[in-house]
Amino acid sequence: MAVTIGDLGRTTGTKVETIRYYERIGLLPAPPRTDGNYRSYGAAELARLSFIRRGRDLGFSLDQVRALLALSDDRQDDCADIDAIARRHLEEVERKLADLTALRRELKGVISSCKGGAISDCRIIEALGPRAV
Amino acid sequence: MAVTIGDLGRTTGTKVETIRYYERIGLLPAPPRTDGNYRSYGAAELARLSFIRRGRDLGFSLDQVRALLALSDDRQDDCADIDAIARRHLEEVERKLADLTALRRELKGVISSCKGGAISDCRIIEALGPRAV
DNA sequence: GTAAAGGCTGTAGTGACTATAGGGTCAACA
DNA sequence: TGTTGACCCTATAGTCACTACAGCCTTTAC
Repeated sequence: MAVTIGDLGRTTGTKVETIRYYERIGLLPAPPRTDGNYRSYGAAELARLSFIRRGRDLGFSLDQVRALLALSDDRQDDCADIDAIARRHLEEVERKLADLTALRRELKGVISSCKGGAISDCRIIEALGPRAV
Repeated sequence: MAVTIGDLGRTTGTKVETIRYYERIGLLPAPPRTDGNYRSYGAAELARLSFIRRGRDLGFSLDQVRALLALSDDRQDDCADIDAIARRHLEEVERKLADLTALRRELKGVISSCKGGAISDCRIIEALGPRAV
């Protein structure tokens, strides 16, 4: 059940140094050690690290990821606070979803126009153009 | 029509120093200058910068953003290359869309359960848990 | 004409990793 | 039993993508 830091890194696509870095800054708890002083991880750390990595991949800062994790960690906190944080993050997620959807449409356009041999109608920049003023 | 670096920053939500940084590393072209040596930007730079910022916000590296911009810039390049790059980015976009959709569902869950007064069923970590093995 | 706002270059600091040095642990195989 | 190789440990320095001064110049508004 318990795995080494290398296993955890392979499973989550994270460099070993990055995992130790997350521990140093307090984003991951310090795990128990083996007799040989090796870190020993369980399923909870795997879930937590996976969440951190994918949150980062979606463009959230470590502080934002920390806030999201706190939604799950501190269930006894003031519900109004949690609600406000969740709402703010939801807004940001909706915005990112809209941008990604637009980008997907343009990438599909590039791919299909490439198939035809010409790519004269590439509007990829316009997909993420200036927001409405 | 032409705007200052400060205007451009305000419109795109970018710090002035960041714009100058993008110019220094060659991501934005060096714009013409006024008599007083001020940078003078037009609509093309606005579109390009907006794309860069939103691409970054979606978790793409500057190199990835550069590659996406190149899809639009170098239309005379080999179409097969462009197609391959676009396909790779499309895959990544689809993955991010799936993650964001899962995160949105969990955030909505937090918000609605907060409304009820209890937040015992928070599965926000599970939304971005380890990928299928 | 002068004060405030905003632009200029250059350099140094921050957040989030990433790489390297120098050494210890462990499983496997001769 | 010894030793080889893969992997772990700490500590520190380097990189990427900004961000924040310092010190000075230009423009706008009174």
